[in-house]
Amino acid sequence: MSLTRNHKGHILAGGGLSEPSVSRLIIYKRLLLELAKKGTHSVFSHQMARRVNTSPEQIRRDLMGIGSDGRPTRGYQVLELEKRISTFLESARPEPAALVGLGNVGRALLAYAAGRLPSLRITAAFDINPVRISHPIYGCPCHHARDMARVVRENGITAGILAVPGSAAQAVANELFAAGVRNLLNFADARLQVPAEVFVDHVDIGVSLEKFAYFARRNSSAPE
Amino acid sequence: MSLTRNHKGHILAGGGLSEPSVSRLIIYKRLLLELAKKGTHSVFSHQMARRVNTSPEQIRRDLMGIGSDGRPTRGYQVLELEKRISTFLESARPEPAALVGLGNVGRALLAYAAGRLPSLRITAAFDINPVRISHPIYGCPCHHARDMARVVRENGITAGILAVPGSAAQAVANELFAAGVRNLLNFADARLQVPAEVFVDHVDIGVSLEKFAYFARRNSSAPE
DNA sequence: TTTTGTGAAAGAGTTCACAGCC
DNA sequence: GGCTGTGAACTCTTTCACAAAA
Repeated sequence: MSLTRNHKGHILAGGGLSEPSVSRLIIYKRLLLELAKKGTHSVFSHQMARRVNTSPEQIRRDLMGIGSDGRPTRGYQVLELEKRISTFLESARPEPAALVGLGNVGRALLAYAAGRLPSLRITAAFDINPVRISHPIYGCPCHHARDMARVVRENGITAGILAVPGSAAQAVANELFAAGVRNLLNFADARLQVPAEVFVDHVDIGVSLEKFAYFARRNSSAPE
Repeated sequence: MSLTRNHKGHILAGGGLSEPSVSRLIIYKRLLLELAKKGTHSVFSHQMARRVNTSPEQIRRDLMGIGSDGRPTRGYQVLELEKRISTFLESARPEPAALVGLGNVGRALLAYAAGRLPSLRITAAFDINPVRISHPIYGCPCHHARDMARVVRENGITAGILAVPGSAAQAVANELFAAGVRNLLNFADARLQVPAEVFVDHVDIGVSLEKFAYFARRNSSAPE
C-alpha cells in the first residue's frame, strides 16, 4: 500500500486538506451557519477573519483547497460556501462509531454528538459500570463492555472513540482492533501502540492543561 | 510591548519552546515517570520513540531545547531527565486558576487536575446550577457564577478555564478579563474575541470529532 | 559498534504582494 | 476604489546524515 501520510498519520494525498486547514474549515462552517441564521447573505474574507481570529489570506488559502468561489468586491455567498465546505468534509452517510467509557468525558462527547455532528454517529456506547448502562443516554444505546466485540462486529463499526482511563486504554484498543475498528480517537492520557493500517488521533486533556499552564506562565511573566 | 509571539499567540522568545515541542515534552515526562516506577534507570531515544510513536531524532531535537544531557551508548538517566523536563515546564508554584462551568467537561477537568497537575491548580469553580455548587468537587470549592468576579479578584487569579456552553462563552470571558484574568483556556465551541494582552488557547471537542471523522473516512476508503 | 547532539536539507504551513476582476 | 485568487517568499518543524563520544 504505502499511502501518503504526514508525520502524524493523516492521509493528505488526492485532494486532501491539511490538518490545520480542516480544523479551520470546520470553524468557518460554524460561523457561516451562524451568519445564515442571522440572515446574512454574503461575507468578505476579512469579516470572517475578524470573527475567528485569523488573517483574511489564511481564509482565502483554506478556501482554495476546496475550490474558492468568491467574487471580488462581492465576497462569498454564505449558504453556498457553507454547503461547499460540508460537501468536502462530510460523507453522504455519517460514519458509525462506538464510544467506550461513559465517565465525564464520554458523556460530554455523547452530549455533543447528539446535537450537531453530521459526519459521525455514535451508534453504541460501552462501559463496565452497570448504572451507567442501565438506559440509553442522549438516545444512544449503552452496553456492557463485555459485549463490545460482538456489537462492534455485528454492526460493522470501524470507528472507535476511547474515553476510558489511561490504564485501560491499550487493552480496550486492542479489543476494538480485533473486532474490526480501523480508526480510533483516543481521549485517554496514554499513547497507544496500533497496527500500521489504523489511524489514531489523540485528544489529550492533560497535555492541553499543562501546555496551557506553560504558555500562560510565559504570558504572565512577560513585560506589560 | 510587542512581544515575539507566533501566529497562534504563543510566546516563544527567550529560550521558549515551540508548541509541538512542549506537547511532546509533557508526554515524555509521563513516560519517564512510568519507567521510573518500573525501576528503569536509563533509556535510549529510540526506546522512548517506540513508546510514544515518534522518531528518535524528534526526541533528541526536543531534548536539545531543554539542554540535552544524554551520553552516547548510555542513553538518558530516567529520573534526571524527568526532573529536567519538569524544571522547564513547571514553575515553583502552580498557577492558580478558576474553572467556569461544572457540566461534564468541567467535572472531567477537575477530576484530572485533582490528581496530577503540578503546573496548574484549580482553586475555585463556578456554575449557575445550585445543585452543582452545593459542595466541593474533588476538594475544589464551588461558587455561584454571580460571585465569580469577586472571588477571582480577591484571590488574584489570572488564569481561567472555560467549560460553559458556547453561547455563554464570550460573556463569561469578558467578565473574567474585567476581573483580571490574562490567560484563558477555552473548551467551549466558540471562538472568543479577546484583548491583545491575553493569551487564549482552545480545546474544541466538536472540531476534534469532525476532524477525526474526516481523516477516518479518508483512511477507510483508502486502498487496502 | 552504538548512540548522542547538531548542522544542513527538506517539508509543511503561513504571510506577502500583486495581477485581475468587480 | 475594494476584494479575490495565487505565485513567491518566508517561517516553522521535521528528517537526514554524520562527527564526536562512550
